Amino acid sequence: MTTILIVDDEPGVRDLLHDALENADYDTELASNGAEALDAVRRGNVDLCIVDINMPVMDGFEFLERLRAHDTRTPVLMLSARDAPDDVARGLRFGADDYVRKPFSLEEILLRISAILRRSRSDATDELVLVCGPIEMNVDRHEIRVDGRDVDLSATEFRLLEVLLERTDRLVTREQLLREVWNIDFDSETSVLDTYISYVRRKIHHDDFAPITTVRGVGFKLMSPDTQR
Amino acid sequence: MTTILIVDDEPGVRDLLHDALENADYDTELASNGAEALDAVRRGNVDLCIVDINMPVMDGFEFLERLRAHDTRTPVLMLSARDAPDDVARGLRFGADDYVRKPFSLEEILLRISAILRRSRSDATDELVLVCGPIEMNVDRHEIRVDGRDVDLSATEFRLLEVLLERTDRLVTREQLLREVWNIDFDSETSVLDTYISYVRRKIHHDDFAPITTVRGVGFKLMSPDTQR
DNA sequence: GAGCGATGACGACAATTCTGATAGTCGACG
DNA sequence: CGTCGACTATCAGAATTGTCGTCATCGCTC
Repeated sequence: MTTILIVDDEPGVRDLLHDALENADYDTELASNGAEALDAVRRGNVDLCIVDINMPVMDGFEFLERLRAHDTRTPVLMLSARDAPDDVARGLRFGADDYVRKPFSLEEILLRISAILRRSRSDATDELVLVCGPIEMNVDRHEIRVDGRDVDLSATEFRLLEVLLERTDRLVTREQLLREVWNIDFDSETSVLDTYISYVRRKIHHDDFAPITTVRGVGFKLMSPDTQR
Repeated sequence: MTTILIVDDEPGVRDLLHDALENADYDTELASNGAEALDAVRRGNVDLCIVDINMPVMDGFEFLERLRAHDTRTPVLMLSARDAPDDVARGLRFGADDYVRKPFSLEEILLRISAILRRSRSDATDELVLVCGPIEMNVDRHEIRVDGRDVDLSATEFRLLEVLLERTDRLVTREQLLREVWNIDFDSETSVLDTYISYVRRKIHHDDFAPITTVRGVGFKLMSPDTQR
């Protein structure tokens, strides 16, 4: 059985998470502040912590720092309020495993939890990363790097590239792409796909690396460098 | 058992619809042009026709016109290419029961089909219409009128008003609205709800009709004219 | 009833998504 | 090899969605 520790000072959020996680068949423990949370982890038997950054007295970062002083193993998922890239960076530097920005849905948080647990179970840090030449897509973290540089894709752009990456070097038809990215099942004259192909190319192509090739009349294909010639 | 006649000249679309409908437990008949389709309906046993407007020889309108000359009962769902408000008007005038604009998803077309069948089964033309004073929302057709005038709401605006209408004169909490419209399950400081309340008010309120009232600290309430005072 | 803190309304703006138009490119065919 | 038509790339712009900041308003306390 997997036990998840919920650390948040707001009772509403705590209860919601509690119910949701119990419903999803996790055991839960609750803590309303950092001190309680540290105690709970020390008592052992916690497989993952969900920690709100914004808490009075001991905030999420302080908790994380103190926890990591003794325990570098237990995974931690941070709940960050709003848009705070600094917070994110700071959290990851201190050893958080992932962060979720508010507002978020049940579905999203459950996905993140199972991704973290999957990683931590299979020992090391094997995240789901799709690679094609200089492109690395970390699906769990929703991050992309090309030649080691972070690239910013919108949700739709990301999804499109993800589908192409999953079928590297194989043809993906227009129909498949429309279905998997836009949930459009029927033929139509929409040009939204072409537009997004263009957006993605602009963001990841450069000089001698242009892996998204057109297969006229059929679809597109993401070519790995080996195949390119 | 319900039998649906699919009329489209493109084999691809035809097959997709065929598979989808069989999967959803409908019987299907296929026709690749208007003449075949008229034959099939005359043979009896067709409960609903799905007809593409764009067909060579006899197009969707011509088919509809000829069908309606003898048969005013069998419901017809038109597939319209792209944005053609004229087509829509023309189709409905000729006695189409609904139209779906390309591109569309399986889910959407199945929803439309069951809506039409529900209506046609329960005899008359009882569509799902939510009313509150001068507001009429036709959920099936995704149309709204206020004081008899069509009002244009975006998808999110529509959904928000729909949720309020479903609970007319009852309080709907911020949490319920965030969950049902945005699929956000957790507390947060987002102000997206307030922004959209503002958008909807701007579109449907006027002089002496301002039914969306604020319940401070809790949520909103759509008040019917009787209750307003 | 004045002051205050919390809450809501809404304008301004940024990002994203999608449409429609236009220009370019490919490949088939003569 | 040139032409034509179909298909694709890309741009500009509209619509939609969501964020942030500011100001107004509510209801409470003194």
